[in-house]
Amino acid sequence: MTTRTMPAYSKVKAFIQQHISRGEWPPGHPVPSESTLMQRFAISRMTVNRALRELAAEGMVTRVQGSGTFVAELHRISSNLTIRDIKEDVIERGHLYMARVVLARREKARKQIASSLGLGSGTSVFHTILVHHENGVPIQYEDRFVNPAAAPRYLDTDFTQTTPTHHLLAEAPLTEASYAIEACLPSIEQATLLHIDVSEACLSMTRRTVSRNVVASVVTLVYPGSRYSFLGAFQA
Amino acid sequence: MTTRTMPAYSKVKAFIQQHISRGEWPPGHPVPSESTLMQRFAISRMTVNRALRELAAEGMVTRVQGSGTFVAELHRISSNLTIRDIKEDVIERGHLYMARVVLARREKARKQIASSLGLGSGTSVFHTILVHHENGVPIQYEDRFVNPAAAPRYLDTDFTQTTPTHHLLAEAPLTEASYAIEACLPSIEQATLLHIDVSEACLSMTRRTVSRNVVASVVTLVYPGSRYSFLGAFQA
DNA sequence: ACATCCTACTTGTCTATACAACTTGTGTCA
DNA sequence: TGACACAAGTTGTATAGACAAGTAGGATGT
Repeated sequence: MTTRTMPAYSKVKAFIQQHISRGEWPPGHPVPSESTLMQRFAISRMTVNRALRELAAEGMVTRVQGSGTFVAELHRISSNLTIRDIKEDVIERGHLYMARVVLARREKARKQIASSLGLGSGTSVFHTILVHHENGVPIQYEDRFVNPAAAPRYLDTDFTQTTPTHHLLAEAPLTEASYAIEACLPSIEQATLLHIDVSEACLSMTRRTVSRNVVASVVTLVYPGSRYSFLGAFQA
Repeated sequence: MTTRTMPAYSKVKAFIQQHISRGEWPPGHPVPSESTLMQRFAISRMTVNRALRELAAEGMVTRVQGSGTFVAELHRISSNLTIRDIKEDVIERGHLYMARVVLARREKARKQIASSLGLGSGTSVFHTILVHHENGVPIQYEDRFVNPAAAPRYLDTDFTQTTPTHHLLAEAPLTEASYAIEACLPSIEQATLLHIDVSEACLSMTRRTVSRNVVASVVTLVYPGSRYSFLGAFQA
């Protein structure tokens, strides 16, 4: 172990995490109190407090004022489901990126879209449809509606160069987002653009992003099931 | 704002987050130093330090010793993709949970499964197949292989009462996990058990969990596309 | 021009103490 | 028996001070 230069709060964290990961302290089991750890490690309470506070923030333990600290029931997983730019993704893999712009215009929002964006029905919004390619193979169909109030210069972007995600991240700082991942069969248009059969299962992610208390964008991403999967990993 | 009883460190965090989320401080912009904030809020350095340290842990800012604190380049989103127990999920929604055990036995691992579990080919492993129901409707097909070394009493469980997830979380503390989410069409067996058509798109999640440096379990979950979606939200 | 040193400023860690707020069990009183 | 008060233990927050460690820029000397 690298205990040589490890700070004290870090040693306490490691000590507790070891007991948990070895199964010696099962979920619900009490963790020694701050004063106990204080004496055991011969350090001040503030230092112990920091260790336990960080473990609580990481979801390893639960703290109850007046009662004590306990091993968390379910180890939370903070899978960094980052909102990534697909262009960067592709380039990181060392592959060739290309985007095809199917549609990019201003249009009157249908009722459902308008309400998703928190706007009145019939308001003018930006609508883009792109297909993203990796090494010439279509991998993502992107159907996006953007609130002009959040990103007024959206349509000035050359979408073959700058992805909508990139423009929006720079223009409208992200404060909140929600998503839904579903399985579906593609529409005929989608199947054609993605070069797949209409009977091939697809992953679909619908995402709503909020910036400065305003819904900035609602997007539906469709991935061919045979060419894409969401991967992730977490470590406790 | 609920500034009335809000602790000091929390006020500092809110102050900084506001500037960021309103776009006044773009990514890379310097955040006031600890001593500046100390004076501005008339609080001690340790309190300011806590605020900035927490913001750094949350991915909002980047801190460089000797240099300063800066608004983070990419606002990380940590969607808490928790490993949840489906039974608790269903009960939380106030619905009736039921599990059907299709298979629960010890068997020799096929080559691919064995290597996923980090075992030699032909080793004896536990294999269970369940179908989870919500209000009598099948919502999840679970095909799981368990490493006997990680959870020796796995097969003693009554799976109509205790879910595999629950048993494993208690028995083999989770230290690491990875997953892949894909879209697929169900096999005939899966379609039959889930009461869906073989042409209905399904979500499939394959997950490998590691406990105490040993692969504990490899599971494939199949959800009918029409009845399930992964939902999530993140807040910066 | 270049390398070096030094200084001011920044963050990282830690201490000893204090008070507030909450929980839990115990004992007292009606 | 039940309601209530109290005390001990726990976590939550905050302070003032200290030293360590890293960075950046300016001054200095060659």
